Amino acid sequence: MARSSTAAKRRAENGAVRSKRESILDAATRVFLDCGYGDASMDAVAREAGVAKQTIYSYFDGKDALFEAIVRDKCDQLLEPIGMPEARGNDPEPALIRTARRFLDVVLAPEGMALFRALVAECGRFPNLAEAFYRSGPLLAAGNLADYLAELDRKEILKVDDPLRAARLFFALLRGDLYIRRLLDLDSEAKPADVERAVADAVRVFLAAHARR
Amino acid sequence: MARSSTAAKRRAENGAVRSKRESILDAATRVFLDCGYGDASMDAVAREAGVAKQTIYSYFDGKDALFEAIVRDKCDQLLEPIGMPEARGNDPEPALIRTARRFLDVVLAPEGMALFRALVAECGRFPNLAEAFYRSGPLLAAGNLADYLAELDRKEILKVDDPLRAARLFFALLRGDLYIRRLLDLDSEAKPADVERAVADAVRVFLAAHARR
DNA sequence: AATAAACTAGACTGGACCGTCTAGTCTAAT
DNA sequence: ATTAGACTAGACGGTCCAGTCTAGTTTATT
Repeated sequence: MARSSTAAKRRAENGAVRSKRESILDAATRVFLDCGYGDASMDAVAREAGVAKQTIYSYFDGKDALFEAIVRDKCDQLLEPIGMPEARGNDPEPALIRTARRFLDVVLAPEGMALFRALVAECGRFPNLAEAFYRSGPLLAAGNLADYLAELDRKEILKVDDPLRAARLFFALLRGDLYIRRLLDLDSEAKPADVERAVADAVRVFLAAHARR
Repeated sequence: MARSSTAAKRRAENGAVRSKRESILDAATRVFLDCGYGDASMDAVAREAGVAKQTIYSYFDGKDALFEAIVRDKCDQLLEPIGMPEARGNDPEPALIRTARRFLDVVLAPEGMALFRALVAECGRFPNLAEAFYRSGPLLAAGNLADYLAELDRKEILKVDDPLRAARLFFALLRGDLYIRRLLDLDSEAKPADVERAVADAVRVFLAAHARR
């Protein structure tokens, strides 16, 4: 089993070849997220990757499959840091602020934005990709926060009747004006000060709405 | 001046010809919003409008200009109903509910969604369109609501330190899970019950955050 | 050294599509 | 009836691109 003459198995045990596959993925990510699916050309990906076009087709079934691969890749990679809020102590504010900041850092960053724009643009052509993104992004993040909010409610620190709905409202608060302007590419980057203000506003409103009293 | 031999002037005073221009715009709206800019073809627009392709080019300079025309049209048409909240009495809740409902009705409707998706997809190619949309949509709506909130603050009904920021947060609250799912086309239509719940949640949280006490 | 597989560079096919052009038809004003 | 301009149907040139194919080169294994 250690030795084998098939290309597929050798490819699997050969680091150099995998790095070729990865350089294709990297180049494709750049090209697709820069130009969008429609305006990205396979020739451009090949050029960018420093690889012959045929090589791309030996690793991926076609343009669709390559797009799917890079989107799923970036989903895992980008959305992973939006994890569980690490709660320390009884004051929920710092944990919420950290959660909000991590969320906006990912979502407003050029790569996160480009990914989301591509998904919105192509959700008709790739409905399964949109679904996968939703599950590993918004749904997961809201679920994690909901668990934390439920705990805060049990400890009678906050009043949260419906943790999942509350968590979704928290993230909704973060998709404010800054978010819309970035989505429409009216600002090329979000200023840290604006991000901090968005975080502070969202946390303030959220805590006011769920204060125990 | 009433009579004239130039085509342009006759076109202006001739209802039949204007209806031809409008049928082109209608068809183009359907095709562009269905397929997106890239996948929409001028032949498809011509077919849909029941018009020769050349006729389109006699009314519009090209594909770009036609797209711009239909986007600006739909912006004016869709965003107009998101006007000033008509306040009656001293209780802000009904006015906020009406404002929220009108906003979501427009934004979640198939046409509003398709327009926004097209803008997000093409904001790189048509930055001026994205800007125009932002001004006549989110910016205007937030400005109108901000005026109303400032008034509520003056009357000491609510506590609103920064009306514009508060208004933006209000609309942000409305762009919740429902909005994301519609944006990614995971739901083909928003159920009225879900819309009502989103409205109620947003208004409840907003009022809790700005209660006078 | 021999051999097989991976890879490269680039030509090529087939198709889509924008914008133009041609030739002919319809409409309405003179 | 004549004439000018609007319109139609469809062909056409030019461009771009996905995916395939060919011929030759590199790489690594035996």
